[in-house]
Amino acid sequence: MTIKQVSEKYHITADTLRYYERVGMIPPVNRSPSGIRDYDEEDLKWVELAICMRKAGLPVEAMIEYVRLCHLGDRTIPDRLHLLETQREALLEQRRQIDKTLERLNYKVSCYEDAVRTGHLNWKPGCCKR
Amino acid sequence: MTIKQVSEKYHITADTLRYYERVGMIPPVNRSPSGIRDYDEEDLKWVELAICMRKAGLPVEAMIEYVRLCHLGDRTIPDRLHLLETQREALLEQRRQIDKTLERLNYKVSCYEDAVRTGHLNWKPGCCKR
DNA sequence: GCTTGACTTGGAGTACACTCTACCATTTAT
DNA sequence: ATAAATGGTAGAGTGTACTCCAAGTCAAGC
Repeated sequence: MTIKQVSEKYHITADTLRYYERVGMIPPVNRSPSGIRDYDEEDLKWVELAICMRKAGLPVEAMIEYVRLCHLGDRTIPDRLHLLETQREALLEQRRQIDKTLERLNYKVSCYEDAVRTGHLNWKPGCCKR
Repeated sequence: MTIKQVSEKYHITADTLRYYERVGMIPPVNRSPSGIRDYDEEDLKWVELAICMRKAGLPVEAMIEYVRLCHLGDRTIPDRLHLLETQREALLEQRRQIDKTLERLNYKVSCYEDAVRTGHLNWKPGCCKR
């Protein structure tokens, strides 16, 4: 699969795919004899993983480290487990924060919905009013 | 309340507080006659809101626009509602992505937990293996 | 055989959100 | 009264994650 096809499949630019490989966020991709990238199934799995992690906001650095540890073989399994658990904690924390903000946003939206009907904002008493 | 007290209260640097004010992410803060910031209740509410939004990953730009609209008075209420709904959608989408990634991470962690016990990785058949 | 479009690398540039520095004024503690 | 701490502004610098550009190579269609 060419870089163009991969970029279309995952809605990501070819530049970003090359960047991910260059920094080590995915292992080196298969090449044709003339040096042109030819992504195989394995490469695509890595690309998919990288995109998934990045979309959730996990740092590029973490993926680089994970790929590095995978390359070092089975003796790095405990380290990889630790890395994955750390990243999971970070995501859980991030989700807690998002939920807090969503609660706030929901409250504000409901106040503003009232306001567009009545013509003026009317924060319920004792609320934060912002 | 001085900038130092506010920074300690919210675990944020004084630099960041000045930055938020400078770019308009919070309205201008109360000042003493000599020009030193003296945050009142209202200012603190804005700071709190700004921190909440940023922690969830919402863009600074969105807060700036919200503050700008608030300053323009009640006729911007529909615009503010629209802005808040847009940001809420963004957060819901972000949470969906986090949940997807958490599922993946949970699966991987369980495989790695098995691996540290058995000494080798054993991906369940048909899974993504990355 | 030649044009056209896609691919390569290396390196520079950009966007975002801070973060730090220099330098001067003010406030607080001794 | 003075030293130390805190505050102020303007502007430069940083880290992260891309994103773009130049200059050259490669592959497919006419």
